[in-house]
Amino acid sequence: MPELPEVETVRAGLERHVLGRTIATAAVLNPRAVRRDPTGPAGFTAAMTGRTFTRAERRGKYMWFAMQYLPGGQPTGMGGSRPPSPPAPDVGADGPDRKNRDLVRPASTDDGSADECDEALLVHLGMSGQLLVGEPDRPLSSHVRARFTFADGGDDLRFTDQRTFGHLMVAPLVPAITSLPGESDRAGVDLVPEPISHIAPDPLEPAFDPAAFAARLARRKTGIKRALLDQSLISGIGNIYADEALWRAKLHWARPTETLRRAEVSRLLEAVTDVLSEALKAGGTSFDAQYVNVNGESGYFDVSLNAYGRQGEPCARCGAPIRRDAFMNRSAFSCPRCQPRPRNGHW
DNA sequence: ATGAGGACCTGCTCGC
DNA sequence: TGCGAGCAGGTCCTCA
Repeated sequence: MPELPEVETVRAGLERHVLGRTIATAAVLNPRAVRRDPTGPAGFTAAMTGRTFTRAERRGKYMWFAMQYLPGGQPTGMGGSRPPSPPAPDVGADGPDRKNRDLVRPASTDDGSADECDEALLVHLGMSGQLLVGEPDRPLSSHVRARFTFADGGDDLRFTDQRTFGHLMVAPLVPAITSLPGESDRAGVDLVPEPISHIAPDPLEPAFDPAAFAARLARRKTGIKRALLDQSLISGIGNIYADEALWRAKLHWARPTETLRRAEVSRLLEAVTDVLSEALKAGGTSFDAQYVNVNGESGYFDVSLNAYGRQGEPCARCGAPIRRDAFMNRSAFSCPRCQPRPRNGHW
């Protein structure tokens, strides 16, 4: 299933394939795909039609594509089978060029003022979601939940999702709220979709603040794995990478957060970053130019897993058989020797 | 406010 | 062979 590395691979692929292109038609084939969009399928398709993708961004497992109405952005039937290389405006690494802001659909605020109202297509792939780019007339698989065609007549974009945990929505962009009072606010400057403004930066983005993470972690009263899975504390980590990071850091998954020493938090953070980086490296190598693939089965399995799913197999470090514990109606895999349980309540 | 647990969904695997 | 139970996963919602 798509996790942060796979999502980043998809984001990067779509950045190349859809930026600068204008939506001609949008179709929702399964309403569940847009269940989080307050305007429903009709509102969603209406909001997408005629818009041009201007940026492709990601935080944790969410990605979003900023959209604008550009003048002359809605011609149809141009007949070109392939878009020219996208102009890709506003894709600066930082300090995005906002000169086109005034072209955005004017917001109808109460006092009538023309508020800025950037919006984005927000995407979560869930367990089985994929965003595929390809020939518009290729067969429509039964799992396609939404489809977008472009005004240039080139490749279309399809959201497929077998298990329908993923979703799409159009959402306004707002300043991210990622800091608490007294913490560094350097993470709070980015524009993020409003529904995910509460989500913390992921460890691979510049806005991530290790000190702020450590401080917030210390205030939690829960197990470390549960904390790692809490997207409002640190984003982008799922069950698989949580187990892998804890194995690397030699920490038991149930370790109470308030008992973690400073050095252990650093070790854990380093393990998390390493695991995600390595997985990204492995997952980012395999998609071709025509087909933005997020096939989960070929994604993270390329990464060498030391704990997750290896129940009974010898630990790569010490040889003890990896154990599986029930955790949140799921599993937690760990090495009983490298990641010992507490003795007499002492960690 | 905060933590814990269930619901959501569907394809696959397992056991009877 | 057929069928049901169990499992997997992330996020949102509800309850304590």
